[in-house]
Amino acid sequence: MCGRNSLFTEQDDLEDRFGAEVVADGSYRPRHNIAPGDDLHIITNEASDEIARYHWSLIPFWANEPEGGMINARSENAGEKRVFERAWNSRPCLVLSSGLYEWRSTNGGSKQPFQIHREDDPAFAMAGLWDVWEGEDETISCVTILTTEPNDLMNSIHDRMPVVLPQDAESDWLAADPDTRKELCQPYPKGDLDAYEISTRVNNPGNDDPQVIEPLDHEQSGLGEFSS
DNA sequence: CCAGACGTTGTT
DNA sequence: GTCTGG
DNA sequence: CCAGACGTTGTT
DNA sequence: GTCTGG
Repeated sequence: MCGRNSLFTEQDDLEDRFGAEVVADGSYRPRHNIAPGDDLHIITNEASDEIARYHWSLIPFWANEPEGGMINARSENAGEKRVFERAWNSRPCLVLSSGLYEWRSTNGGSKQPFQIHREDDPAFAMAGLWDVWEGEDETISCVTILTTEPNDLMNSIHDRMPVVLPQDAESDWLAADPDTRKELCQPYPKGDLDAYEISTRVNNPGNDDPQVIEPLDHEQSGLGEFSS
């Protein structure tokens, strides 16, 4: 699945990469630790030239209270679920990322976090769904990230992964009909994703700084002390 | 008909 | 154990 | 996703 | 809003 994200690409590079501009109230700043409940930067099908901020946790438009919400949706059946029906049918979006985080469970119960990104790409896009919840005196623009089976790289880490779109499928994802979009929800089909181990510093969402993405150094961690 | 749910993930 | 907050 | 809280009463 | 369960 995908429960933590980052977006630290320089704004100019990000805008060039997606051919879109951060909207006036997008208040873009590099982020290294974006948790559910924070804002994600996305491009919607209704404004494919804009990068906007949406609350990460989809609240169905018909909900009475803006509580709970969905941080992920299974792409295999999202179109058949009531909570996602409207968003699936008409509200696809691109969720921008410089790198996502996944945790690998180990036998001892501890978890090893990984940073996953696309080689030679300043940012990539995950498939998402957006909607707008309107209350009496509150409006929440919100988003969820679609998940699927892991590809070969991710399989060693986790049993789910977000739908990562090949770059040439990004515009199709926004423009296609629901049946065609479902076909795009595949385990990432190319070999250019890379994963590396990072410190458990990422576990605490308060640690939102470049240190989070530094590769884990086994020598410094002491594991290499005995081999020399 | 009305009432009540509507979801994912991981873990036990 | 389970929910809320980040 | 993980981290951290999880409660009441009365008093300041 | 829309489906399922009673």
